[in-house]
Amino acid sequence: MQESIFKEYLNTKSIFKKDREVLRPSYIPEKLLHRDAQIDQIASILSTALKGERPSNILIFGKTGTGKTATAKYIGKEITKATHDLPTPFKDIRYIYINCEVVDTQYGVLQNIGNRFIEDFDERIPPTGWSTERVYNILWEKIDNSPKVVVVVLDEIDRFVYKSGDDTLYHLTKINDDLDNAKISIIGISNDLKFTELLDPRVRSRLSDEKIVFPPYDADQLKDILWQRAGMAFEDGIIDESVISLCAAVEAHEHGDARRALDLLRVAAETAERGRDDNISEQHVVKAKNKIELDCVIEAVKTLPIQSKLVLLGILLGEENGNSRQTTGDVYGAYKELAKKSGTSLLTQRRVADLISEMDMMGLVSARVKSFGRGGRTREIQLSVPLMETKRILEKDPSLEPIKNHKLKYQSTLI
DNA sequence: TGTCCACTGGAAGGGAGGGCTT
DNA sequence: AAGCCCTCCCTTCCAGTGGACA
Repeated sequence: MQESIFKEYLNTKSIFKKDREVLRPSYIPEKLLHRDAQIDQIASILSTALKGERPSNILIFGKTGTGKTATAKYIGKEITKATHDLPTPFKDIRYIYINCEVVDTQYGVLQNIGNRFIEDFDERIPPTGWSTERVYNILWEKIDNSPKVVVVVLDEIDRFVYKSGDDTLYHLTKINDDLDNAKISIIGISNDLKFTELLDPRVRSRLSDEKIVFPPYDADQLKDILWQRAGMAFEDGIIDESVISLCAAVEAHEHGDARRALDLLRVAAETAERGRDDNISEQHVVKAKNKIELDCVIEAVKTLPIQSKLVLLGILLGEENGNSRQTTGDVYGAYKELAKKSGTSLLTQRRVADLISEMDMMGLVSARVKSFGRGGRTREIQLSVPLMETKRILEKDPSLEPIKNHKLKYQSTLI
């Protein structure tokens, strides 16, 4: 009988204890390190809910990986635990977490909240089709049918506001005026302090009753966090302090981002495991760092829509032609050539300029607005990802088959 | 100092697509 | 089937702009 192709991997000793999930950023540990002050602050604000009163709305600010989401989820767990011991009239506290990166439309947010109060599957609000007003009315009716306090956490609320405006927030912050039994309070989480400028002044003042800032972790704090998780994830002696320190130092230096530090540690461990090494070394961390960076690029490029891929390929071929600083006009010229040859519909320059901005935001290209005096004002665009690897990924897309190995005829006006 | 270039970036609106209601 | 509603992707239009140049 043929041996399983997985056999040799099944027999190797794992450097992980049974559960490697503890190294995922989504894992919420029993104790969150270095966030006591913030947790206390939020808990003291939310404690009013346990008395059946409406807590103040809260806005939480902090860069990515500073523990905002983890803290919000942790608080959710704790508050649910606390309600078990409460007398009946105060028992009904609903803590609803919504990630606005996933649910980013007015309709979506209202539908999501509403469906938490509808048990019968057939009565649920459909993902599309109803007017927003109708969704709002159902939501309002279902929430208000018994006394309760509802805490709605809107994670990445800035994305939601940028994309869909502040109408929903206006309604949600105002809904308490219409409710007889229930009370709603909102916790907004954002990594962007500026988004409140977009809000209607009434919404802004209602929403930011309380503001809490999450500072980035420093190297020592990251080290503590990594040690905590490493202790849960690995057998003794697999990892030593210098490796943890390196992971912490690398990320503290760049962003103070715990999520990335944990990813780095996990990938380093997986690299060691795949290499059948008995422990995790500093070299594994270096390898992991490179792998994570490349994986991010590959994933981002692969999932780009076809038109963006053409624009990116245009920039890439322009650079291959020796034009390392291209203008929007250059890129559009190259794009037109590629779109025609590949048989794709042709977008306007205005739209292509937006696609370039999107790729700038994603970090695939860097685009700075620069004035060339009489030469006009435009963006200067450069590729920020490795040229050859990116080209290879783009060429794998079957719809770009007709322009594989294409040599650009378009010449920049500046050369 | 005013002109002028090549856009930028905001706004409005159209149309396709998905889905519900009557 | 016709009529709605919402979202997404895109076009069209246009005022605004930084800075080299005459």
